[in-house]
Amino acid sequence: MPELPEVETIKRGLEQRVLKRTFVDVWTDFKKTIKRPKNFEQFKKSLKDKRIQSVRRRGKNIILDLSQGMSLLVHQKLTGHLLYGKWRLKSGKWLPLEKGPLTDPMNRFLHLVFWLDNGDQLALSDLRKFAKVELWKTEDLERDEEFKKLGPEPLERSFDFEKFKAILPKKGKIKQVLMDQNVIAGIGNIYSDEILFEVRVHPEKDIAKLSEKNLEKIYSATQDILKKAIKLKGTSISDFRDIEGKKGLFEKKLKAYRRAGKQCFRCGGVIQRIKVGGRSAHFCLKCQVI
DNA sequence: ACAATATCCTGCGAGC
DNA sequence: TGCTCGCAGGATATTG
Repeated sequence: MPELPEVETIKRGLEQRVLKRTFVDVWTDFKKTIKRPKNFEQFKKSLKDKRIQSVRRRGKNIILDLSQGMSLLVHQKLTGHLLYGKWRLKSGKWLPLEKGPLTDPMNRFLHLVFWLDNGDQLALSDLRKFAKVELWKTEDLERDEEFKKLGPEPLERSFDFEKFKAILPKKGKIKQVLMDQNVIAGIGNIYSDEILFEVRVHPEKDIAKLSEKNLEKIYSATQDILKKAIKLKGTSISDFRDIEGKKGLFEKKLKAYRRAGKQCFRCGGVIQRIKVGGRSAHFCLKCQVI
C-alpha cells in the first residue's frame, strides 16, 4: 500500500514522464473514483486541455498542478498506483502495447486512463477501487479544511526533533500516533512497524510513557527508514509498482511487516502479529520491550 | 469529546 | 474439485 516512500517514487516518476504534458481525454469504468467534481462528464470537460505544470506530494497525496489555476489530486489508498505507458482497449480490457513491466498482473486493474498530448497514457491501476481523484481550483484545495489538517512532512528540512515533540498528542499508542495523518503525514502500516522495530519500541506503548531519548530514537529512525525506502523505490510487498510498472526493492529490507511467525533478524525471537487500532501490527515480543 | 467500529472493494488462500 | 468465508487495509462516516 502506497505510503510516503511509494508516493514519492510515483511523484518522481511523474516528473520524468508527464511534466509539461497536456490532458487530452479521460476514460473510466468506475466513476466513483472521481470524487470531485462528482459528475464525470464535468470532470472530463474541466480537465481537457489543462497542462501539467508541476508535480507535488503532500503526505500520501499526489498533486498535479495544472494550467488555469487547477490541481488534480490523486490518493492511491490501498492498491492504487499510477502508471505511464501505452495501452489499447480490447473488449473492455486494457492491454499494454509492449511486453515489459506493464504486463505484470498487478498492473492490469486499470479503472482510469488519461490520454496525453504526446499520444501516451497515464493510468490508475487499482485492484480494490479505493483510490480517489479530485480536480480542484488550486486555491480552494489549499484552503480546504481536510487538506490543511494534514500533519507536517517528516522529511522536510524544518521538521526537527523539537517540532516532532511539539506535534505529538499527549497520549496514545505509538503506532497509532505515527500513522495518524493529522499528526505526521505519510506514514502507514508498513513503515510504522519498521520504525518501531528499529527502535525496539512496542507498538502499543503509550507515548506519554516514552522517554525523551526514546522519542529522539523514533524521530531519527523515521527519517532514516523513509529516506532509505525512497532510495529503493518503495515496498512492493503486495501490489505497489512505480509508474513504469516496476517493483520497489525495500520489501527485501523489511524486518517486521508481514513477518509474523518468522525469526527476528536481531534476536532470533518470533515476530508477533497483533491488532492495534484495528490494523495489523508486527513486532518482536522478545526485543521490542520498551 | 473521544474511541471503537463499519464502510468501501476484490483477489487470494484456507478450510470443508 | 469447487464452493464459501475471512482477511488485507487508508481514510471517512457512523455508532457507542
